[in-house]
Amino acid sequence: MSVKRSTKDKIIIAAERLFAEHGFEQTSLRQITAEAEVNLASVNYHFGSKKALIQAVMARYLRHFMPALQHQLTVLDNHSQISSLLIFKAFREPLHGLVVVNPKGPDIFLRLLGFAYAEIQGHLRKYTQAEFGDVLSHLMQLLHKANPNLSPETLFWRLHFTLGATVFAQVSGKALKEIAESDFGEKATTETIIDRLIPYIAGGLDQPATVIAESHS
Amino acid sequence: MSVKRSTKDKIIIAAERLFAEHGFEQTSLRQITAEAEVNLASVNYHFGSKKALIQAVMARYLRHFMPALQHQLTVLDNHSQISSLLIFKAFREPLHGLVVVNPKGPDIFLRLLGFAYAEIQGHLRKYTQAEFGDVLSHLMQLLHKANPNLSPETLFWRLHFTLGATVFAQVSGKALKEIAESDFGEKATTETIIDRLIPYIAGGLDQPATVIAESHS
DNA sequence: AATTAAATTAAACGCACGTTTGAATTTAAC
DNA sequence: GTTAAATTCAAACGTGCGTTTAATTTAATT
Repeated sequence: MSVKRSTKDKIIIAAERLFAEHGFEQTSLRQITAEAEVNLASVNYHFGSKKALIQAVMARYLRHFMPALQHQLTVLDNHSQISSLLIFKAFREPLHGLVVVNPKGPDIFLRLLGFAYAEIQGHLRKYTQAEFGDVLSHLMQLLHKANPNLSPETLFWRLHFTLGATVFAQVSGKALKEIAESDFGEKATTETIIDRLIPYIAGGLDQPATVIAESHS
Repeated sequence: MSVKRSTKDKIIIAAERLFAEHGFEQTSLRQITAEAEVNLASVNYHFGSKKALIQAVMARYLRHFMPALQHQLTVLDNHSQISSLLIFKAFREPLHGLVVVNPKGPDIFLRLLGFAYAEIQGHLRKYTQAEFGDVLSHLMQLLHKANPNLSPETLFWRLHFTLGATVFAQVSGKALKEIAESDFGEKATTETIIDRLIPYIAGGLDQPATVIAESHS
């Protein structure tokens, strides 16, 4: 029943699995083409370079995720009562929607994002910023509406702390899941981690502004 | 006035600067020995391997930091009223104390830690866990005392979210500092970022436990 | 001063990587 | 059925890496 896949598709599928498991730099084209059962040179033939392959893998998810998130944020525009919790919860639907790309799409996408940020691959960061910067500023604006008492600087930093907690949880996710299961018998999945994460980041973001820079000792 | 440094010291000093700037894997022994103005082979002669050099660089900071942190946590044991905020504030003194190793010690140490976790270098993680695991469980125990209402699982996850936010803030720190300065005219330093971070992570940690795993749409 | 140990050096080794080449093969167009 | 384009393939290229070797220089010991 399964249709014969094109070489290009076989490469994309193998690449996203290996990238999500080991990261971009740690995954070689030789591993990818071996898993995909295609010739080594076909990556450069079909994509031009490894860089371009990475972007193609990311783009397949971003194409679905970003418009869906944009839509959710627009829905929130009409809410009179807004909170950080609501804003972060708005991420769940677009994330879960990635199952149409791949049953494990939400997992894979978050891990890919994590590696994309962890490895300082400048070209990728520039790509996402250029392509989807308007969604991010929309998010920033909503967070400001939810916390009008916080200064833009405070919001800026807290948003990046949030990003860090999220990204890190996903990259370390596999190891942490194993620890959690052996220590607590808790079978954690990507989505239950997200459910744990959302109150945490919302709580951090909603903290009252504090006086900073006290002196030491 | 400056004393003639040994080859071993020259390597350590060059290595920690380059590791902190670009990460462990991204820094080659050739870069290190070029900056240190020593022969390439001297790394393997004095340290045995690159792995061992990385551990030596980390150990120089951990030797100072961990006992100082242990001391701060012991002080907190005698507090009747405890909070996550207090616990996280206890990190500031030991961190600042790293100036005795290097004037930029606090900066460098946090960035090194960040890369150590970002790059999944298993041997380093195992090393720190084996060497300083007791400090970590002490920390966990205090956090439980500060939040007796939270389950160990919740505490576990939130502590790792905290780690993620901290680590990420440091690794991305350089880029974020530049953005913050150009956007807000804010001259951020490692210590002001820490001051911003502490209320955030304490706020996330102190959130009330919530029901998880609602269904989607 | 002679001997031994420690440290430094230039050079090379073996390996894995992304990429390129050019011929062989398959697919599609006419 | 022939031709032309697209694709696949095995092989090699050039580069940078961590590490090792063996000779030489420096320092310490007797």
